[in-house]
This record gives sequence, C-alpha cells and structure tokens, in this order.
Amino acid sequence: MENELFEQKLQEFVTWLIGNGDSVSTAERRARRIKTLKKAINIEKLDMKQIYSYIESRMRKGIKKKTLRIEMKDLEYWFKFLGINTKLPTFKKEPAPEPFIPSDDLIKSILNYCEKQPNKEVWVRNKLIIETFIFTGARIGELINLNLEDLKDGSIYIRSEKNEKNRLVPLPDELYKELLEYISKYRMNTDSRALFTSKRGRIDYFYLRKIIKELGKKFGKPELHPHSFRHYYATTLLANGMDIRMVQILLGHASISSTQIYTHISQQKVGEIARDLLNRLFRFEKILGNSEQKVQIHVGALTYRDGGTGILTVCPESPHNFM
DNA sequence: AGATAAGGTGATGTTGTAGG
DNA sequence: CCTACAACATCACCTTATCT
Repeated sequence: MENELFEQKLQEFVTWLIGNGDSVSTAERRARRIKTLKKAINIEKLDMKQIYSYIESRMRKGIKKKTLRIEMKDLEYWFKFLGINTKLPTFKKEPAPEPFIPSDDLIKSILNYCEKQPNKEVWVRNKLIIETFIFTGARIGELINLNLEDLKDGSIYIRSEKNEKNRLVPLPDELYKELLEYISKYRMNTDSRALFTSKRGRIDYFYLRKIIKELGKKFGKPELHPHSFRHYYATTLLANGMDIRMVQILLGHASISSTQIYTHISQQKVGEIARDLLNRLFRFEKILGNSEQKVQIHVGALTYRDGGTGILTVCPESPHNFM
C-alpha cells in the first residue's frame, strides 16, 4: 500500500526530471538509485547525520568517490523535487586508472585465431569487426549501428547517436576489400541494413562484448574489452607521429582535452626512449668515471630558432646536464 | 585561455535465463 | 557447449561549466 504510493511518487519524480531536461534513461536511472538509497537512509526528510554515516560506510566498502558523487547529486534532485533545497557533500575527482591497451602480439594472435576457425559466417565477421575497431577507433555502439550504406569509397561513415557528431574515417584499402567480400560471401542476411549481423539480426551489444571478452581470456588478457581497441587505434597513430589534432578529428572528439587522455602512453614511450639513452650515458660514466679524459658524446643535431644549427653534446662526467 | 571540476549518459562487470 | 537476451550497480568517457 505504502509501496504503491512510493512507486507513484517515483514516477512523478521521473516526469519532473524529464521536464528539467534529463533524458528518459537518465531520469529512470536516478529514480532507481533513489529506490536503492531508500533502504539505507530516510529520504522523506533531510537528515545530514544519516547521510554522513551512509557515505562513511560506503567508503569503507571501497566504493569510488565518483559513484558517491552521482548518488549525492541524485539525492539533491530528489529533495529539490520534494521542495527541499539543499547542498549535499561532493567529492573531488580521482585520477582515472590506466586503460588497458592491447599489444601488437595480442592483436596478431587474436586475428590469427579468427582466421583458423571453421565457421566462416561467424569468424570472418568477428575478424572484420575487430579489424574495423582497430582501424577506425569506433566505439562499440557506433560499430553495432553501422549500416551497409555507411561503407563507401574506401571509407566508413560513423554515426554517433548523440550530438550529431558524425565522422567519416578512412579504411585501409585491404580492409575495405575484405569488408566487401564479407558482405557478398559471408554476411548473414538477417537484417536489411546492418553491416554486422548475427543469426537474429543486427549484432547484439551484449553478444559482441562477450565475443571480445572471451577472445581476451583465451589469450590470457581478461582485461580486453571493446573500448580497448579505440585506445589501441589512438595510441598507435600518436606513437607513429600523427598530429594530435588529426587524431582528434578521427576519434570525433569535440575538444582536444579528450584526445589528450590518449597521449599518456606516448609519453610513456618518450620515457622509454629517454631511459634507453640515459642508460647508455650512464654506462659511459661508469667506464670513464675514473679517467681524466673528457669525452663528449654527440646525441643529436640542434636547430636554433634563428635557423642556425649545432650539435647537442653530453659530457659523460655529468650526463645530468642533458636536457 | 588554460586548467580543472562537475554533470550526463554510455560502457562495463556481474549474474542469471533460455532455446538450440 | 554456443548463441542470444536482460537487469542492475558501478564506473569512465566526454562535454560543459567554472575558476583562475
């Protein structure tokens, strides 16, 4: 009885949120969270003490601040809906964990495995899905929504459902040919428009995730997931010298700061190169350390701003002067 | 004007179901 | 076993707002 009343109230809350500009799915998610929060705290009236102890117990359980921030925001909306304007605790952003980036070897192994499978309808498709991920940087949602007509003139048109941030990305010639061959020979015609299909129609979000997940596990990398390929795409382009502004366009980022998330690996690469060089310099120091001899090692050419050139040299006795 | 935080929502992990 | 679908809690990506 009381429950029905609450459900009704929640429904009103959802409508209210939508009126305030939330999308349907966000509004429903907020309502669901309020329902969960109701089990732990009094949501009829504001009780800060209770809220603080709730936060404390959640943090003890190891729940991320990000999650708590979302929950507090939802509560704020809820109380606002009830006519209570309040400010609840907020939480500083935590640094994002390192993303998993598949190695070249892992990708080779997986593609090799796909090629060896007898069931061509499934595995030619799976292989091409992975290659499309790797060579376009598409998100899983974008890949699933690809249609036959999106493949044209050696490029693929990636439609982003939200914000109309669509983009045209180039495909390697070979991959383009393989995709055309897949369409004519292996594609299951269970959906009139979808590029990648299963027995029941357009390939399913959950099913595709499972395929990728299990391939990862098969090769000892359970961290692999569809978004890993997007990281691989971006870092490969950056590591091979592509300008970050071009990568931004290819990934469909509105702002460069989003693309910069992908650059840390290239920085790591810079670190490796630097370490390699420093190790060599350090060896010189060991060998020559006791010697009176002063040796200068040329490590590279320099171009000055005025156009002049010089040689960058390092004295092994004090290699730390480098840079 | 560039850094940083907040906010909205898509993505993921987990668990479970079910027909071939 | 394989393919496919679903709910849900939690988290991360990306855009926008805010602050220097």
